[in-house]
Amino acid sequence: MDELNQILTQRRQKADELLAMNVPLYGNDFRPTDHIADVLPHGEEIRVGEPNEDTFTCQVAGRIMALRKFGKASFVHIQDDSGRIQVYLARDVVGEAAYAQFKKWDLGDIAGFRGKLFKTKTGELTILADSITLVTKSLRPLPEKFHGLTDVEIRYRQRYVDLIVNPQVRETFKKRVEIIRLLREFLSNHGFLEVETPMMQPVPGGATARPFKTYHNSLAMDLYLRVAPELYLKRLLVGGFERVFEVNRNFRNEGLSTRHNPEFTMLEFYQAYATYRDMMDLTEEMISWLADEVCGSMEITFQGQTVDLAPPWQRYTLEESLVEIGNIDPAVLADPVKVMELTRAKGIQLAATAGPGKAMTELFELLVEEKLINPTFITAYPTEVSPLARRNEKNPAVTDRFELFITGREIANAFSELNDPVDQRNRFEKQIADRGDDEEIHPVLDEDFVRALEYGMPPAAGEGIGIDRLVMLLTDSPSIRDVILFPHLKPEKK
RNA sequence: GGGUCGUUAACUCAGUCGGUAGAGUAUCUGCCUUUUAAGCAGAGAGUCGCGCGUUCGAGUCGCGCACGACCCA
Repeated sequence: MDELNQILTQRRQKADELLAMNVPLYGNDFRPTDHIADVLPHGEEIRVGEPNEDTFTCQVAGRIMALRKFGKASFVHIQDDSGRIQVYLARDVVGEAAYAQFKKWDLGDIAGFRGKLFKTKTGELTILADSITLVTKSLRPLPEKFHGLTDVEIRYRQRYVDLIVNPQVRETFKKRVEIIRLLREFLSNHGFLEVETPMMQPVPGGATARPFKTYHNSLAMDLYLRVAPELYLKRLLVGGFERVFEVNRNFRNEGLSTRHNPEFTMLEFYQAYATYRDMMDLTEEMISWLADEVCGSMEITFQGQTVDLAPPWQRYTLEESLVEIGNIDPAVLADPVKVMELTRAKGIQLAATAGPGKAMTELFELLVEEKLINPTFITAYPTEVSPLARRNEKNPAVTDRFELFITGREIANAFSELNDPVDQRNRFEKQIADRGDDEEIHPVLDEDFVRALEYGMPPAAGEGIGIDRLVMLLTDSPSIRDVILFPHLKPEKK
């Protein structure tokens, strides 16, 4: 327990004094009949002055966010889930006993009020309280009223305090909920079925990432938290579901940054008899519609930059983007040896197993990615870096795949799915051979997935969208921690 | 993993050359029935992130550690 400092001690004393006055500290009898946001419209017709018999009476509950006590009257601002309103308490109206009780209330207490609306002489809509009820006593002080809470460590560790005092944080998370709801609505309206697949997987797959490992006691087996749902969703295509999606958590045992949290939310959707080109069209339609619904416009601002999400979006192959935006000589790109040389000349270190395809994606990350502010599809990724994607029929060195970039960040990754079980097995085996020295990634071939493909998976396209990054974009949030309610931090020291 | 910066009252922050720890808000007491960053008068409140060192003396200088932020890999 905390050492009780002066403020905490005083609050507990006041709580004891209220108990001595027979005031319950944590009663559950008060029933608000109105939300503050629903009360506010009733004020439009009210003129400055005292209420009369016909004036609207309301009953609200909320947390006391501002408190201005006079001798025999007080002003209070309360906040509920919907908004904030001022309440006026006069001793002559609520009575001596209630006012004496009120004097023991603090900033941060939750209280209920009943009364008629009126407007003060400064014109602020106010509830003239005729009945007051302490609902929940608060034993800890709220942060300072003017500067608020800015210490990011406390904001993330004690998000509940952040949510109480920073209204824009509440708005961000309401938007997040709305974004996910709208994505579900969009996909559902397009015939996609929402499914749930294992988060604990015996063989982690679907992405190149270090998994978290856990252990099942009864089964006496290792399990891994999924890094992607991909291989299970494709099993469902084999099973005959033609359009499926899942929006849920993935886990990657890697570093933390303003763009990476160990657990993050991913939307993946798969459509049979479609190609990555269909996915581009669908993505354009979905995200531009989403922005319009959530932000009221397809033109949004992110960290001072204007981003235009109105379709159609720019489309480049990876090589085109390196030439057009990265200013690389096309003759260099045509020669694998020169590509490798250029990459090393740029100071990029390549693994021994890396080929020109890997080199080109490294060059892209260095020279192009951050320049893609407006939405841009990059297509034709090398087969070398796309173990699950279908090869292009005309050029088997590249795949029918795209990544979507907005504000210099990867937002989506999609491809026409590989459904040739023999090719799939070969690519898995190559991938495992290349990574054999990295025990942490624990490469194991998912035999059951290959077996599923052997039954025959219809040609399909699939896509993953990082929901946290999408929410960052649409809420103008610079850090992923601003869009995750409880981001991971190192443990608080004792 | 590396670099830079930060950590002082519940919150937001000052703290000079190394010499008794400061302000505003919040809290407490008194006055105050239309305030809104209410006001006036007074008061209390600190393991200066943790540890070691240098020094007569460390919030301040040095080293190490913890946590956080930003940048880099």
